[in-house]
Amino acid sequence: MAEDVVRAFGFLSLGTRMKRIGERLQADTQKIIDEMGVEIAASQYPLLAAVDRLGPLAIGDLADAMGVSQPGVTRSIAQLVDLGVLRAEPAPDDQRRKLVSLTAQGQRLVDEAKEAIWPRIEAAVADLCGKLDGPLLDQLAAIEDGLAALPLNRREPKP
Amino acid sequence: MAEDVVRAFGFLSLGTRMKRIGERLQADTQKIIDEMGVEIAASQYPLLAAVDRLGPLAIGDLADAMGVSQPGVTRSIAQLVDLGVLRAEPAPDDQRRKLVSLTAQGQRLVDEAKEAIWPRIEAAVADLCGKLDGPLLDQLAAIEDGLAALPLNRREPKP
DNA sequence: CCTTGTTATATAACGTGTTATATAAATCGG
DNA sequence: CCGATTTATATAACACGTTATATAACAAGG
Repeated sequence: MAEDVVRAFGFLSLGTRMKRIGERLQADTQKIIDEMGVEIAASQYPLLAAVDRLGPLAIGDLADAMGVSQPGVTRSIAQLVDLGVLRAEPAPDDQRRKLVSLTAQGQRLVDEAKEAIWPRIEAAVADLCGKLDGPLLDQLAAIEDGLAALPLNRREPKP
Repeated sequence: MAEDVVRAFGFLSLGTRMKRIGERLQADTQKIIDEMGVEIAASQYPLLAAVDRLGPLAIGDLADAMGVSQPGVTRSIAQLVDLGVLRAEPAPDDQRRKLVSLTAQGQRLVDEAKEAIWPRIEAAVADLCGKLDGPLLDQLAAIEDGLAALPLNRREPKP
């Protein structure tokens, strides 16, 4: 088995490593969602959660709130509108802005997620890294080792 | 200014957040490299470093060492071969495997990076998060705040 | 009021990751 | 030693992020 060079290089490849860990967490989270029989991609939940939490708001504001670029949000919104969970209508006072809000179906989806899915995900992630402490690189190594030993979707909320 | 929902959701959106931080670190690292007048993309350095450290090795082994998929490595290798920094030749004993090694130009590039670029990057990242301790989410918040306050490429190795 | 500039969203082109599948070489069993 | 399976790489199609730029609506000055 080959040495993990990204880990070995420490701070030098921290960006690559954090991105990689983030992708693994997202992939495992997707598995949890799939197992629960929901049709929405894991990556879309933060957007739905943002709209739910911050109320109807424009695309640009949503981009700020999520820390991603405006074109990224525009594309995600378009997909979620196609799925029927979001609605985007021009603001009455400014036709340039498009106010994004949840449809009834979208609200139902978020309510279900709040009830059943998000607690499960949060518990699994907390199980993985809630007790961690110490230097960053050590914690990252613990997360990688933890995921390799037992993926997120196999970590039960109530063991 | 809108609330940062990805941060606010804590463990629930940890994957998204780590991916986002990784992307920012990579983008800042790219700026450092650009400022030093080098033509290679930041994302390619881990691959070059892996070949330099582990010696000539096959694409599949490289994928293992870097923790990414084989097709991803195959594509990166193709680009670096086009740039003239890597060479990929069939293994003498097994024509399926392609052994990847540094060209003279590639070796020169790596030697330069080791000398001038990597220490600079490592120092900047260490300046950002070398002293961190405590729970993971707190450290992530400190990294985000630190990057917002002073990007990696403005953090000098010798202050 | 009309030009000019600014702001909000949309679109295009690209980078880099993924999974699924095709192709070619090696290996194994009859 | 030939056909079937396995292994290594290549290719295709997609996801999701970026930057740069186009379009449309608003705002402000002459």
